[in-house]
Amino acid sequence: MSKKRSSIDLGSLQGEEDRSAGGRDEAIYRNLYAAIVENHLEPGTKLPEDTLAEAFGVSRTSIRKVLQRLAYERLVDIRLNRGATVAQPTVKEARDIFAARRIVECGVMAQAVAKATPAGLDALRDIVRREHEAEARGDRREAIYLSGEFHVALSRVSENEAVAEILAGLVSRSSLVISTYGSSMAGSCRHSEHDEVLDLIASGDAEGARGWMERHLREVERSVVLEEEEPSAPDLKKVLGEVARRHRRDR
Amino acid sequence: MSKKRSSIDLGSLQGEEDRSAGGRDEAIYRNLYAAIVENHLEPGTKLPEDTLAEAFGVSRTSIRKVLQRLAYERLVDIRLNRGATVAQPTVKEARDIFAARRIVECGVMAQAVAKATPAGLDALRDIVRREHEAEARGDRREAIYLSGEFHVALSRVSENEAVAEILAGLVSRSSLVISTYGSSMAGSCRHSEHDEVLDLIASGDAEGARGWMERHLREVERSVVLEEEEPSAPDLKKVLGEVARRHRRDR
DNA sequence: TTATTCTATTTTGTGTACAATTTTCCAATG
DNA sequence: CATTGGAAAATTGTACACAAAATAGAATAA
Repeated sequence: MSKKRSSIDLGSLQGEEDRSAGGRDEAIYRNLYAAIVENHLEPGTKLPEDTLAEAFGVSRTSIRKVLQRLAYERLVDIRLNRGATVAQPTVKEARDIFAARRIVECGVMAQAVAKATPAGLDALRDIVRREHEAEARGDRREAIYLSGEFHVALSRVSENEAVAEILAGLVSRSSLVISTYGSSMAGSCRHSEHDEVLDLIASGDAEGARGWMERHLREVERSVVLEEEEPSAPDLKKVLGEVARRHRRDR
Repeated sequence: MSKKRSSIDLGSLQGEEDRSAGGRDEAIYRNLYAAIVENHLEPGTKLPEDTLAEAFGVSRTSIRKVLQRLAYERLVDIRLNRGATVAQPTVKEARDIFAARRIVECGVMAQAVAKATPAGLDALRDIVRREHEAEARGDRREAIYLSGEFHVALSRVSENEAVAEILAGLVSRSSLVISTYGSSMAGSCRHSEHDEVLDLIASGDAEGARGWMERHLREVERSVVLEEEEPSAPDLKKVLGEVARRHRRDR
């Protein structure tokens, strides 16, 4: 369980021609973002600037910018003079994130029901369909990704950009939580009845949709965060060191 | 009304010795953040890197980092190769921000009531007291600032860091909205009955507190965003078309 | 062997230089 | 006189260099 978290390697991150307008960083950001959120980079993994700069073929300047942004989004952790690592949400953070999602996603339901259109709901059903396909073929990663996409897309039908951005941030952090605490089979394993809420919305049942979302999010949280942190490995040495020092002094 | 928005000047931003631990940027960030949120820098003001670098006595490197962060928080707007300006929220953005605040602040009330302690409520009452003092002495800026502080502090009693951060972001953007659209007397002019919600919380009336917050935020929004955008420049052609038509008819 | 200190290496923080792009200004032109 | 064109200036984007800090490793002492 206590795998050695060495630096990254992936040479496969290279791709992505510089897109027409603007930011060459943007492509790098997207790559790193995806790598973190899709759990290609384990939480705790060091992200040295030099390594990334070389991997993406740019200077450290651009990498720093990307890392700063990811740090603002709480997907990486930057400590002074110690560089960046893939963030490891604590249990408290995980609970806060899910509580925040309940507030935002339930709160947005009224507007979502009010603004929902048949075309918009069809787009959502399409996401659910792809989600089922991914599950059927056992592609867990894609299923988790699409599950997140569904929640964000659902929030977007309320046509409130501010809320959609907030939720996108919370969902990406949720992915990190799942990476950190989710057991291999849990996470999305039986909670993908996303169809149900679409039916509730289509029938105009705002209160029902809100209730569904509340239960759904509690269920997801329960299936993921159950295990409390084990402050075992990192502190063991320190504890033993303390004991030894005291022993030496006291003997 | 259409003031020329030239660059900034303030030499007074210099201060703030580098604090003990970490980031020399942090002080610069705080200064700029305060300058924007407290409306010392009008929305739309250009923020050239060289000027800021000189003003704060650092190189552009540090300034860029700070500007990136403020851009992420939507307080400044960075366009490719065009530099940064103080953000100018659109009317749509303003409405979205207030709608988001209603969702978050109302949604957080249940937990706030559940976790409220006498000591915590006293701290909030202290903010309200200072708020009243500022109003009494006519210090509008301080009153607006403290009003925002109150909302953020209130959200903090729920002990959910994720929510508190989200709300802090929304509140700072609200300040920008007030700077952009608020008439000189509106904004905080008679809505500072923040005591009321504290009484509701103290009495354990979660639903009452939620309802109060809903009404309060609608009232604040109504008093600020009333005036629709004047699409002056971009629609110049359309305006000229109107003028030409009238001219042709009137000659 | 185990723990500690000192040194070498690695990694980050920050300033500077140069290239690329935008903006400004002025002259030429219709 | 307004408009277009283009050169000059200003401003941003990116790479690189050097200083400061942390980490790793080896030698030493217990």
